[in-house]
Amino acid sequence: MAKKEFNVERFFQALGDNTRLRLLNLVGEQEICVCYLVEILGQSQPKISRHLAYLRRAGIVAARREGKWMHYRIAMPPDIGAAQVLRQTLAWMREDRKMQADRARLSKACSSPKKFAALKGAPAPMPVGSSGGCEARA
Amino acid sequence: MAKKEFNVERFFQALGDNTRLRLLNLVGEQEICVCYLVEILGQSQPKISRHLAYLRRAGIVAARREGKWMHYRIAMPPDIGAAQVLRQTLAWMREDRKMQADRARLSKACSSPKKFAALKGAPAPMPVGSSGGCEARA
DNA sequence: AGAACATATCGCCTAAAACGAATATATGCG
DNA sequence: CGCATATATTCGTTTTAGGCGATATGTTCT
Repeated sequence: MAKKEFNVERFFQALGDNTRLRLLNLVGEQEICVCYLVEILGQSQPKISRHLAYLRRAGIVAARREGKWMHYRIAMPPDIGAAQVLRQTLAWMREDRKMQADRARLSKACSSPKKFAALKGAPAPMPVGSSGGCEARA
Repeated sequence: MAKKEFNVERFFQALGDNTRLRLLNLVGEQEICVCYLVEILGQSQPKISRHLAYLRRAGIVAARREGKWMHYRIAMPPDIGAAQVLRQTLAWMREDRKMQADRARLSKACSSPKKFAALKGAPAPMPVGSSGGCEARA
């Protein structure tokens, strides 16, 4: 039952996959519902879920259930060095073309949900700890 | 023949192995001969060599031949984000207990080579670009 | 309870990683 | 040249990752 202590190898391995980096990039500063991630990345739900589980096991994201929806957010590792590396990595992703494109698509999905049938009743992403929603600065 | 462009996945995967992190930690600011790495980590030469090759392919270290010895050093990736993450990671390793112990053993090997038969004629590590050798501040 | 939905997990399969042992390559020496 | 040294690569094997489709779990609605 004991909570595993932080594992450096697992941490870096978690970052060593493009789908997972894209997920982290999309989660960003917000708490976001799985269905958005599936929709924006256009990949199968089980695949997204498996990668989220991987990130969870690595201690990089945390999940919260709300009704039938699961919300994911970045979880800064307790290890201060890891946290620094993670922050740096997120900043790096913010500069990347393709990552920017992903975030732009997320913004669009938030502002015009009509185009995304799959997101009918889904709760919009919202900045962690706040009450507003769906960052528009992609 | 074209040199591969920088690969983010490969970069993080390269960091996702404890032996490779220990190697990076030992290489640190210096240019260091493989035989030291083998001796300090106490692992088989082929294993060390394979991991160094992995780091080379990931663009994280570079090698230089000098006679029969190969000297490895950190190679900052051309990608600025990767370079930042790498620097941060090295700083992180510097704070780690076990990594400090590795460096301490390297220092000892440098100052009293008599205890390390395997390093008889081997060239000592030296700070990149300089002429002195074998950092003593472990 | 049963249907509908969101998400997670399981099998099965292929590919890649990692290890030890053996072998290959490169350099230097007598 | 022939041997020793330093390092790299290959082989065979076991472990692990990652994809896919199917299925299981948890939640809400009726």
